[in-house]
Amino acid sequence: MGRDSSRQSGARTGGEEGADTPETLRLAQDQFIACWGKMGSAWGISRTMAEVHALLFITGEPLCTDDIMERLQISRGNASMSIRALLDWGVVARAHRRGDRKEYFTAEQDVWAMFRAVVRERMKREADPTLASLYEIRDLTASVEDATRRTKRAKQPPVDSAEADLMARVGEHNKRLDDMLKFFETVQSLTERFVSPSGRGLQIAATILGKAAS
Amino acid sequence: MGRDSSRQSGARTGGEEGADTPETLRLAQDQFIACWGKMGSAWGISRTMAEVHALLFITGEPLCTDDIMERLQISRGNASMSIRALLDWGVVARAHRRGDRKEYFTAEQDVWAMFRAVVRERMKREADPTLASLYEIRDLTASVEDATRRTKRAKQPPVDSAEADLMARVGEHNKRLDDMLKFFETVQSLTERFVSPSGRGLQIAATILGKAAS
DNA sequence: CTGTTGTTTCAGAAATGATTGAAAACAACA
DNA sequence: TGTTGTTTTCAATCATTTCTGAAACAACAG
Repeated sequence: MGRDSSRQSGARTGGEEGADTPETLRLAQDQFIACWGKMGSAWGISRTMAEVHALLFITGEPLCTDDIMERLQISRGNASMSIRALLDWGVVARAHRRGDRKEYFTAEQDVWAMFRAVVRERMKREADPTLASLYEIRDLTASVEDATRRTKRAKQPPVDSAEADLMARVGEHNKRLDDMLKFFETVQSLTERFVSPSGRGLQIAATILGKAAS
Repeated sequence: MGRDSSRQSGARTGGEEGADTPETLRLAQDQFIACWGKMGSAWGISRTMAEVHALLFITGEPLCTDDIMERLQISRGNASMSIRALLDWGVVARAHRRGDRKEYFTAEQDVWAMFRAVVRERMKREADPTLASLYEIRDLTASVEDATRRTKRAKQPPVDSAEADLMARVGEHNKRLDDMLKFFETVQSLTERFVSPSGRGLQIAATILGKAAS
């Protein structure tokens, strides 16, 4: 709805449907770009950055900054920033044309490689710092617990019930942190193995798991 | 730095370190909450919602709306919204105390269960709609390609080279979409199996993969 | 029924994040 | 070294999201 599909009458390209092909292709690309942009922003990636990536991916050919600006209707600054970020993420590469000073850009075409790059980058940026913080936080109360243990060994009866309660809380707190830490460690070591820059381990893992689950 | 750790002189609780324990515990909780909030917002979850969850998780005991407002210094409306969202996500549950009309809330304490709930919910909200859109987009150009094939079979020579080029583009476009689609399908079926509401499949999978990788 | 306690909603305020555009920096070349 | 075309940067602006606070609502006790 909202689009009159019987209006077109461009060059018929050998098919027998109503819309002409170049326009349909363009429409499909636009929808893909929109879809990708929406998904990106849901996952904390700027919509434009996702759209630029979508454009490069779906057209599959090298585009220059101006092409991107024009097609996405964004400013030069925005385009430049987004491209730079995509390069940093490793999902887009520079390309050059002979006799042209402009830089062109292409998106990684292997979907699994793309996925690996994204996960790798996000792990590096978010999971690793989080893990580091968790360790620090754990250190804050680790010593308290140690002290308690030492005290307990020395003289059996807890000094008073309020204090015993507090120690119990600290113990539980530490247990929760440890669980969390263990979880992150597991996830991290898994991704390090299977989302590693070189291999295509994840894809293999997916296949194995797909079979194992039946 | 930034915190004078030799200032405290509260009830010594059996340890021999400088800070008193209740304060240290509180500090550790606050840092955990901040850390969790930061990570949440990086992944497209509102910071407050993540913080509320962190608070419930790290204290481990049922808290009411006022407790949360007070501890996190947020408004009643915000607290209410965040709690509601966490309930929807299934990572927080209602609890009641006898003879108390207030509602209390507790966080899922099993980190893996928590993780499953989050992934499940996000899949439902983002991956599923994306997949649906991708199918629609694929349908746009699928018919074009079909038509081309039929034409080709009927009369061998392409009408002109521009048209042949266009058809090649459509073919590549469809290939890219199919790859994408295939990828999403794989991911979806994997998560359906291993992040399913009931089982703790992911954890098992993690163990298997951890071993398989060595 | 009415007062009390607790929860939800929602219009606007505040905060945060994205985008622009123009100037500065840069790179290639003559 | 100057010229030209291209990319990057960044303060100002704009858009979006999040948060607040007060009012509406719901559940219950007396």
